[in-house]
Amino acid sequence: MQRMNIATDTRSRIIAAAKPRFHSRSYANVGIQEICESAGVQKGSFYHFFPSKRDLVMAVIDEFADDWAHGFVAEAFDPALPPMERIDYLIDAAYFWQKSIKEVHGRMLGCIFGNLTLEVSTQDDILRAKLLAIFTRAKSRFRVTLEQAVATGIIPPLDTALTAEAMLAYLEGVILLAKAQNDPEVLYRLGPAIKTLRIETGKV
Amino acid sequence: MQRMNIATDTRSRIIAAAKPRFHSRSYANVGIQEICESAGVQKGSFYHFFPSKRDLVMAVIDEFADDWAHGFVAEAFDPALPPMERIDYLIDAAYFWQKSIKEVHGRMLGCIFGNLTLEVSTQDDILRAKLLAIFTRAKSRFRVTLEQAVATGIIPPLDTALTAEAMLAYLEGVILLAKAQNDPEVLYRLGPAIKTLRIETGKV
DNA sequence: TTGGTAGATGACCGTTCGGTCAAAAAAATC
DNA sequence: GATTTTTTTGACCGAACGGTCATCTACCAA
Repeated sequence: MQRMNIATDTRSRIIAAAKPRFHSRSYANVGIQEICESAGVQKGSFYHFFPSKRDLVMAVIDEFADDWAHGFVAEAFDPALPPMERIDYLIDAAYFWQKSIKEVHGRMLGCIFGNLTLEVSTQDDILRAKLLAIFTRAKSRFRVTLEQAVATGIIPPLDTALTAEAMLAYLEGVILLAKAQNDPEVLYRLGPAIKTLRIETGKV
Repeated sequence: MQRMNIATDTRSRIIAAAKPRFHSRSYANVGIQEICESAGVQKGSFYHFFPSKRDLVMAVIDEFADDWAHGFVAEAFDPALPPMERIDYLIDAAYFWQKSIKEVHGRMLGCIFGNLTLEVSTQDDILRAKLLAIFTRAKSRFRVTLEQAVATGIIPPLDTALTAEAMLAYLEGVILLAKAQNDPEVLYRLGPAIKTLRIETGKV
């Protein structure tokens, strides 16, 4: 809203320090002290910007979501692409992203939204709601794509909402298995099968 | 091996106390102290049976794997059932299990193997290997089923190994999304679509 | 009867956890 | 220039963390 020049720079540095840590480890395993040291910030200063650790991770979730929305996802769900190619593109993007992370980091880190969901969603309903909102948005990206594919006759009619949800689930599951093997190639092998998923409409 | 009567009872009590806690929360969030109190065991006694927390969670993983192998999974992958019905059965079993957990516990806890995988597999390669072995066994259950389905002509030929892996991924992904929504009905809605997954053979 | 050993006890270790707070410094407002 | 607000500092809190250890108890076999 107001100043924004160097004032909130501290806040940004905290988030920047937290992002890779939450992504590569876990919520519980990353401490505020470590984040503060890495960001060159005092603990009292941290709590001036974030009421709690949960608020920090929520900000981190938002930033990751923005990164995706303006990066891979924006490219993948480009309306100029034929609908089904967008899904190919998304799988490709996920694969190359995880692969590059592994090359740099030595490990496949997977999807931070999936990671956090399985770690905290039984313990913190507010975080669960936050993560659910991310998934809901992702689902609607798939749904819109499927609707266009059906409308243009590229694929036979199906329940776009349910199939979209199934595709999102499959993507998360593939990333999970890839992480278990610490091998992004799993994404390459299994990813394309996402387009074979189908849930028919009108099962009364 | 030797006595086994009441001697190792302490060990069993520790595992019994740990199981629901690791399942319903997370690895990092469950402390040894809490487990000891719940099991009525002294800390020094704990470390007499388990060299470390990691060894405890490995024992817990083994017990969960045994529970599954002798429970739902044994029923689902009954050779007497037609191959594709086994998969239906498994999905059903997963649904009813999660549903009953939610009714008792108030929350969907999901799959402990998936939970632990996303939490610890970047931090502990030994645990990751342990979990990977569980997934590998599950995958081969699917593969054998698919092989029989193909052999008996119930379904058209496909790459059984890859499709099996895809199905396992899908199952884990569906459970993840269900946990994000704290709603086992997601399993009911999305589960059956697992049979639509197909990866063709011989993509050279 | 004497060791040996498996098991249980409970105090103790250093470290880290998330979070608080009063005071000082810096910046913005009047 | 005075005042108010934002930001920073660093010490501090109690609790919990995973893990250790010397000691004691029970039971076994020789």
